[in-house]
Amino acid sequence: MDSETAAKRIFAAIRAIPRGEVAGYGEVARRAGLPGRARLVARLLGENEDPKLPWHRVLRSDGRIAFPEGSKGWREQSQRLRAEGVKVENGRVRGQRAAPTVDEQIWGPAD
DNA sequence: GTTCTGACTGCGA
DNA sequence: GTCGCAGCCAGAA
Repeated sequence: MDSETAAKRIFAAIRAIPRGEVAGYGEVARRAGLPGRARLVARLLGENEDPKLPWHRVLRSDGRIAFPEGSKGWREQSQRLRAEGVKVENGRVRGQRAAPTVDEQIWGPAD
């Protein structure tokens, strides 16, 4: 598929993340039909300007924010997550995880 | 064409 | 829990 379509799918997958929940880069990429393109997701988020896009719900596989602590994006993401009811401690997300085990739980059993 | 860099991931110590 | 290393893909120089 074209990179444009890939980006479109990725954005759709991110928008599909329910409020108060989080997902990992790898998860988003996989759900978008682009397994192994976690880095592409990160890149797109960096270029993205859509305020409607819940990019702050995208975390690393560790369940932590991808930014270094103290960064502007780091603060913004952690603050937004807390505003949605997600507990964030020192850059780590509590209560939820970006593990693939919850994929059907947040995405649904079927497409 | 090659080389670097990166909001990544998984595994082992 | 943390740290280091190798593998990985995509875009920019």
